[in-house]
Amino acid sequence: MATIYDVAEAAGVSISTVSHVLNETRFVSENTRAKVLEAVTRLNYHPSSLARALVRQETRTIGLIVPDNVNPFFAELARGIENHGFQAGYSVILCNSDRSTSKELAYLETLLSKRVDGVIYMTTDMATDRLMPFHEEGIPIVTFDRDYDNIDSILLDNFQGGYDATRHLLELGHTRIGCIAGPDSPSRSSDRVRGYRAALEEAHIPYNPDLLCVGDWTARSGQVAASEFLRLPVPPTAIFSCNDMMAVGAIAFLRDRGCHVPQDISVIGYDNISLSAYVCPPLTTIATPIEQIGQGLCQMLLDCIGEKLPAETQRVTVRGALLVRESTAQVT
Amino acid sequence: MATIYDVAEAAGVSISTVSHVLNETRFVSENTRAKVLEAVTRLNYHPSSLARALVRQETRTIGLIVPDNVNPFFAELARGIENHGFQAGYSVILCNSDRSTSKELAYLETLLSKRVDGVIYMTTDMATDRLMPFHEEGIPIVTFDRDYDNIDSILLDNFQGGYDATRHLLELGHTRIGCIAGPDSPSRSSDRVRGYRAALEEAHIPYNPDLLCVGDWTARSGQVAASEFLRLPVPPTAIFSCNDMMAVGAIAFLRDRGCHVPQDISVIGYDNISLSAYVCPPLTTIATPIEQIGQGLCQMLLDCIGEKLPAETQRVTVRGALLVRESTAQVT
DNA sequence: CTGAAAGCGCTTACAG
DNA sequence: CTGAAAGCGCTTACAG
Repeated sequence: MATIYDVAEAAGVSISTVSHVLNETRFVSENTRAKVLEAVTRLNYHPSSLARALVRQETRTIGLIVPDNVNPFFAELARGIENHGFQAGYSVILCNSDRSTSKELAYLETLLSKRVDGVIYMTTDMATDRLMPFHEEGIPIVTFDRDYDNIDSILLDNFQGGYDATRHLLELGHTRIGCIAGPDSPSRSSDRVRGYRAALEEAHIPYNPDLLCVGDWTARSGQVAASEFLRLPVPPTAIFSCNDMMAVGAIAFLRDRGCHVPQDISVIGYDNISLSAYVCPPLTTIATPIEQIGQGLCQMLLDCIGEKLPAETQRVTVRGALLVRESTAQVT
Repeated sequence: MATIYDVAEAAGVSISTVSHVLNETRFVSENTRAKVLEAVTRLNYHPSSLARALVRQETRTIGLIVPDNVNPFFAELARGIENHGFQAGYSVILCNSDRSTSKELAYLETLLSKRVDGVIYMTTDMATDRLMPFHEEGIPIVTFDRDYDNIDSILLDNFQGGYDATRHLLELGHTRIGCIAGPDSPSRSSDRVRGYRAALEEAHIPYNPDLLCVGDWTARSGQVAASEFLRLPVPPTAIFSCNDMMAVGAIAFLRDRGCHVPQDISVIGYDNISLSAYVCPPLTTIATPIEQIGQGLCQMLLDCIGEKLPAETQRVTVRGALLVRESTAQVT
């Protein structure tokens, strides 16, 4: 592969000059400019980002850690990030953690060695001190839906979302409302559940633990939860699922048991992954602007990268909006 | 950020020694070894992959170019690749092309500059000469479902798949079978359509152009296609969709029009994205081992990277298998 | 058993 | 208007 030396030699100039014409970083006479450019194309020269990164101390690469890019929610988030990064001239390294702490650590280590300019981290609730090495090295981190000291983040108003979803069901006359929670992690899921319970309480409906199932965000776990609900002496007439995928799984199971949604049982999801408009029936859900959030996370990170100073910690909260489609209906 | 010099100084040894203990590349006395290791942890030293890459001439990074990682098919493929790469110590840079030639070129350029060790390329039918720069620079490329000279690839037996899908419908007694094709690109879609036509012909059913709609692989376009079918004087009794997402879209539209699947109309997809088991009704499809293919692509690439020699061009063909679920039924 | 030095391929003051 | 040289942070022959 041609180097800057090859180009310089071919053009009969110094490597400084080659560098300067390529980066347009100082004036070069039209004549030598032309010679350099000619040599560049003739030799098919592609400057090494590695060498440049070494001296410039920036790689124009960011790391993205998600639990699983197959999960449509994270897929859409990743898309928003990649999009925005591309426009700004950054590449993104995709890291799936499967919510495994050891994989996270391994990837964090790799990203540190690769000298990424920043990382977008979203996943388990790793102890903050795992993230600190980055902070100390001056590598910006932003997180999503997790609140750490000193780390910028975009947060969701999960309590409000859970509350709104449940209110919607209550207003349709449901009083026996099941809830499919996410795995027992502090923020996301449990705040949604808290919102659910708050709405119930407000409506003077006592909380019934039998109506709470814990899933793991996958469609599969939504199926399991639905099966448990149906096994109850008196099944719920409506279900609030803490994400869309579990709702999809629940609906699939119900249908399989001859239970019609929403006629026999209403189901509301959370997220509004793009798919949710295409399932049968189209899913009522709490709409979250996923791709825009991805974009926002990326921009937030680029801002941190720009001003090396550890400025004020930023926190943006996004509130979801109830989106009524066809999976919920008046209680019969 | 601490460098190897800092560590060497702190441990009172030379940088060679530090390098050797870290890479275990030559014997170092237990005593100095300990001193080095101590300094490493004390200084929180993380060797720069950049510097290493510069001398070793390998980055342990690969590029992945897909049209859109939100499309579940590519999401699953990417997952398989990332997984396998991780195990082998490689990171992957995620590049979405949106099937735009200019984005592809921009990313190809970036990957070349970042000196990735190889790229997995899947997307439009860019002229082969676009890929050639890589080949010439000795950077291995593997492709998926596209056949280029001198480039390793995993291919799908699309003709057979289209044929099998259509045979399935024929065997259920359908004779009026619609087909939703992908965008007009040589390989994937049109071979599936060819298989469809071959099965029809074999059954002595004349090909009817009205029964062929062209989509763009998205659920949205599946909806549009279904609407066109329903607008026909005599709509089809079965639909073969060239991928699952369009089938999902078609089913959503049909349901919206009060048309039941499979009672009123059968629908068969292609791919077996993991979602297809959870839609209503669960989708009959041509099952493709997507994640394994991703893994295979990654391994193929790593093989190329290993032996720098441009060995025999490899081509592996994967045949899909009919997977009958509930979206297809006997004609009524 | 360990160190000094060249080199990977760039950018960027410093000079003229 | 352009070049010589230092330096980014490593690995790896070459020596002893």
